[in-house]
Amino acid sequence: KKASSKTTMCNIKAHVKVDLSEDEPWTVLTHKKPQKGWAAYDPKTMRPPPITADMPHVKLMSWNVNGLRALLKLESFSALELVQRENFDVLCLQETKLQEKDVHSIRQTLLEGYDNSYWTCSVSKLGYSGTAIISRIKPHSVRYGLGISDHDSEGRLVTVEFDNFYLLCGYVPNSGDGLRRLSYRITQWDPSLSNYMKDLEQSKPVILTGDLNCAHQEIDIWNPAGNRRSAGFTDEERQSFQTNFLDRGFVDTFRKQHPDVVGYTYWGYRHGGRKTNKGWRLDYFLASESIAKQVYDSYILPDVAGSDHSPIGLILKL
Amino acid sequence: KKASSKTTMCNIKAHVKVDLSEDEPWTVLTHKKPQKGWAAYDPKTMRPPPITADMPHVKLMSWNVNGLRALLKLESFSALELVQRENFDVLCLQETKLQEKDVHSIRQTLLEGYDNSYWTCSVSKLGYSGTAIISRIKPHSVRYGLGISDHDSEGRLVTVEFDNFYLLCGYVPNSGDGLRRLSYRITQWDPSLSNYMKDLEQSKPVILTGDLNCAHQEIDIWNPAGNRRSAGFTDEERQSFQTNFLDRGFVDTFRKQHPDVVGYTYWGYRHGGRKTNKGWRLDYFLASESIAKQVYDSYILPDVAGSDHSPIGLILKL
DNA sequence: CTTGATACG
DNA sequence: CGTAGCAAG
Repeated sequence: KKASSKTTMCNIKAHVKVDLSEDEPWTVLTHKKPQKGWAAYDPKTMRPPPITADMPHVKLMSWNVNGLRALLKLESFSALELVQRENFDVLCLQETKLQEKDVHSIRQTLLEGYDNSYWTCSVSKLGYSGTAIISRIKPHSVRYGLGISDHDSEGRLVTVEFDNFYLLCGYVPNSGDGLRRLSYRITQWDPSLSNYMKDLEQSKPVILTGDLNCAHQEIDIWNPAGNRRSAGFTDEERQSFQTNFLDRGFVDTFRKQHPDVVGYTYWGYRHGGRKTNKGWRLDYFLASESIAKQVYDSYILPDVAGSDHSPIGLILKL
Repeated sequence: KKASSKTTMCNIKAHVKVDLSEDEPWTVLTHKKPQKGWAAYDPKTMRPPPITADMPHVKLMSWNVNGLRALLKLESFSALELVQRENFDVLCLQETKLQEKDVHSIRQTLLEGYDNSYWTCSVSKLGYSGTAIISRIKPHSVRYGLGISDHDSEGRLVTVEFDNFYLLCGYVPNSGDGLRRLSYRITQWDPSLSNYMKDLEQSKPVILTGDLNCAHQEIDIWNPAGNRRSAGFTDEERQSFQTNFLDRGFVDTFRKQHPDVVGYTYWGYRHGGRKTNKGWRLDYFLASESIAKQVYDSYILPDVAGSDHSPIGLILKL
């Protein structure tokens, strides 16, 4: 697929009706001439009709918060507002950057009504990485890490088991400056995570969400040509994403729903990329094929501020 | 001198005329019952009449800025305002926390009309310590450090030579948590500095200003009893201050002018001490006896914010 | 409590 | 550019 063939969504005032699903038509913002630095997925118009009371569903949300304590300190951020706006059942966080000693006080005060929360912290590097699943629904079981001690010192994975699926909240290792961790990432972490997911899948469908630290295709990054050797867009990582996850039957739910839509979930602070939408799609809901059919909406909330990533959401019909 | 015999200046609305100099009467704020945590040196009332055009003089200012870059970033701080208000000829800075690579750009932009500036940075610990003398008057000579390489890697001293005196801007090593550096301070640094000053004094009077990291007497600290083993108020440091500087003929110009006045120059951030005036007097102008007679005013500017120290000033009749 | 250097992203 | 831990005061 060539970059010029993207259907690029622009935040200009041109409304066009487009049929993107078999079931439901909805409105998108579009633009005929794709322009660099202009692509913008618009959540107001790219989402299906609101779910109705008679539709059994579960609503999942995932967010790389880039430091939970910093987020909660922000005047401009209100967790309650996000709950009221999105009314998710489960919230998955990555890069909480918490230490174990900080978890207790934060879990108490974070969200009323979400009484089941499961936190994992990096014990090797303090204040680094860290993931959490915070849920209204009590899961049947919880697992921390991959069960491989070599890969479990950085608090990168939490798994909960619900009635109909396993939910994994993961933060895939960044390959780092100079790609110093690329080899660990593709030869160790990705295959181990993939195997772990296939194991779980033998009993129930699996949904992996989180910051997978890979923009899969050119459409998933603002400047593909300039980032061929940047962590998160190397051929090696993209290939690993393909073979370990997609080829093994996990569906990229956003891309399935929006085959040609530019939807970023990350904009580096380093270039003020959020204003100019110089972004990457690094955050995903990957779902076992058996449950991917139940996805009603896989979406992004690019206008939620407070982190260099935006939250993403998944509505699953039950 | 007992703590209870202090003349404690309070920022309440009781004005009393007090004669503190032989030449000039002026007004001070005072209070009959000294109260802990209430002492406040009031620069508006504790200073002699403004200098007149026909009085030849030089005006020196000294300030531990606790990070010059941070100070200059503050919205609330304006270097120009301080110049307009105090019209000093020479400004001595301590704890600039600059690296050598930062000096060039800062010296260009800092102060118009002060074209002679001499900077020294710590080369052993980056972003640590650092002193500077910034002057309207071009000095005859400049020296960096004590001339003893063991003590000159932390950028703690600059000396300039003017017509009638040497001016030293010094930042005496803090004895540190657990007093781990007390012994270095009193057996190495203080005696070396003292000897250096006595050497210079053979040719011209000497003025040492800066953060000498010692509250000399009980009157110079808000809670003497509680700080007997705190860095800056140990018996050892106070004794060293006495024997190395005062006993060798250097006059504490503020204390000479205000024998019984509580005037702090430092309030730790750790306790919000500036609001409650829980301060220390750590910053001094020490002057050779021969030139101490020419001091017209030795004062503090406790209301200048932007650092945990306040600036101090010295007006010298010529 | 605040600065600055460093690691990491 | 920003978060976090660290050393230092």
